[in-house]
Amino acid sequence: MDTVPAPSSSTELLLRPRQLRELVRGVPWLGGLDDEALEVLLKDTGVRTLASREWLFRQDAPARRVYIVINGLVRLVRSGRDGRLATIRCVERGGTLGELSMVSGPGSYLYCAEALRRTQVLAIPAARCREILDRHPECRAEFMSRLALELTERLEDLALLTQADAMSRLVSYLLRQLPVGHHRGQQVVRLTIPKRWLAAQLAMTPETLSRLLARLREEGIITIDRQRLVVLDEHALRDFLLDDD
Amino acid sequence: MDTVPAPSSSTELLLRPRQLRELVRGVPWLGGLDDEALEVLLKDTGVRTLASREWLFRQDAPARRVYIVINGLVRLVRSGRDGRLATIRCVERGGTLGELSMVSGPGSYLYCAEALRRTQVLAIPAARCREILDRHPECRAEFMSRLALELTERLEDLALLTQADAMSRLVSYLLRQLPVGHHRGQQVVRLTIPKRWLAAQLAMTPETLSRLLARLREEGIITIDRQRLVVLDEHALRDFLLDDD
DNA sequence: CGGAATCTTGAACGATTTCAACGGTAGTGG
DNA sequence: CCACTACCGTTGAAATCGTTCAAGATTCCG
Repeated sequence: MDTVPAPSSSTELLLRPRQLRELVRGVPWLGGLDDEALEVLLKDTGVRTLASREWLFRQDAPARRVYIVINGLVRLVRSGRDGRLATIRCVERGGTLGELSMVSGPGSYLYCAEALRRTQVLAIPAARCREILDRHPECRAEFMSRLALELTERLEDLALLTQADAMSRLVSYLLRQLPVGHHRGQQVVRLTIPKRWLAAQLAMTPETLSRLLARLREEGIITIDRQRLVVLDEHALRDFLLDDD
Repeated sequence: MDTVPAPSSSTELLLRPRQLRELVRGVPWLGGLDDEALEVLLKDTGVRTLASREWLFRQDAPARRVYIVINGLVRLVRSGRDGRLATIRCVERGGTLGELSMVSGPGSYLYCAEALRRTQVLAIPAARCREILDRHPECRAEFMSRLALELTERLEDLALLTQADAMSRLVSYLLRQLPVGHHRGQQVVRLTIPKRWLAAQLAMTPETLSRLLARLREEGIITIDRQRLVVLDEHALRDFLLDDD
């Protein structure tokens, strides 16, 4: 199923064993493996290449693999019981997909994964991951931290989406993207995902997002160039949040 | 700190050892304990009584205890980094509070817990819970399921809140409350939480919620009596959902 | 049972969506 | 390498939806 792809000039470079090892090492809950275990793990992996808008896996499907993004961009989408869709977040190089299925009872994916552009992922059999979590307590601990982080981020999202007005949601999002140790000067936010999907994530239309960003720009609070957004005045930005209890 | 309360006519009944045992047994990830372990656990527990609007614990505080609700009602609130609040859910008798801290790195609460009326909770030292999870694999497995469920529900909430219009959010909520095996006839939904807080959870004002429910009632799709809401026509309800991609 | 809080309903305002059209960008294929 | 095309992002104007403010009815808790 996941075979080693034909060596093309553009992909070959990214698929060298050494780079794959680095990639896996970069995953916190896999980084603690000794060299031997890592080699064993890598033997069972394969690379899968996705076209833009292709689905990697579907929500509720049996989770047979866990993925690490090699390059490209994947968005995670939750479809509600009634068929409504919600963009949860996007994953870039080094991020993992489907690892939450390790904890879900029957081992099914908790969301859909869709490539937003040409994307390559490293596929690891889920059974291998389970073995690792069983046998390596330090990996398990890291994985639990990962779970807590995920849960915390989703709770943050909820706090964000509960905001009544669109500007508050946008500002909350921007403030969340800022580095923790907030320096006085300019702070850069990389808009990793297309604005269209960011708008969906913030529960507004692309038009509204565009207008709100324009307004912040006109007031001299931010500047935007492509995917590079610079916050010039964090304090002024914070003033756009409304109060309630 | 958590001492056995003075026996008053209203509380005494609820605090009999036998009933406490039943309560703990009802928690899935504690129910698997043998009698002996359960008795040991109960020895370390205490009951805490909260007045209405009193805080049981605050988000990010070190989690020293896990709680089981004996009676009353507690709402879980997440406060965003910017100070905004979001009602996550409410917990009734038999539900647990703060158990998610078992998985968060430093062991801090992931949200605030506030009593919505006079409420009593059983307090269990977090260290005891950790021991149980370490020593009893079957409890650990149940706890993992609990985690997955929590995560899934939060994702459902996100899918719900991403909906643009208020009616869709309300309908999604109602559909989610319906029993899974959907019978043709009438289906009852118990509105456990005050409408005011339900409105907050659905990211709308109480006035809007009231109007939307009135509209559904006028159209003969639901009936409401106190906390008892009956869905007369599930299909018609579903038609209120808007479509998007 | 009494008081406080919640729930309901009305009207006006404000915010966001919708529809439509345009400029720009990126990716494709010649 | 450049032109072409399709999609994304932006901007404008009108309509709709939801909020706000205010007052009354009801319910719930102690």
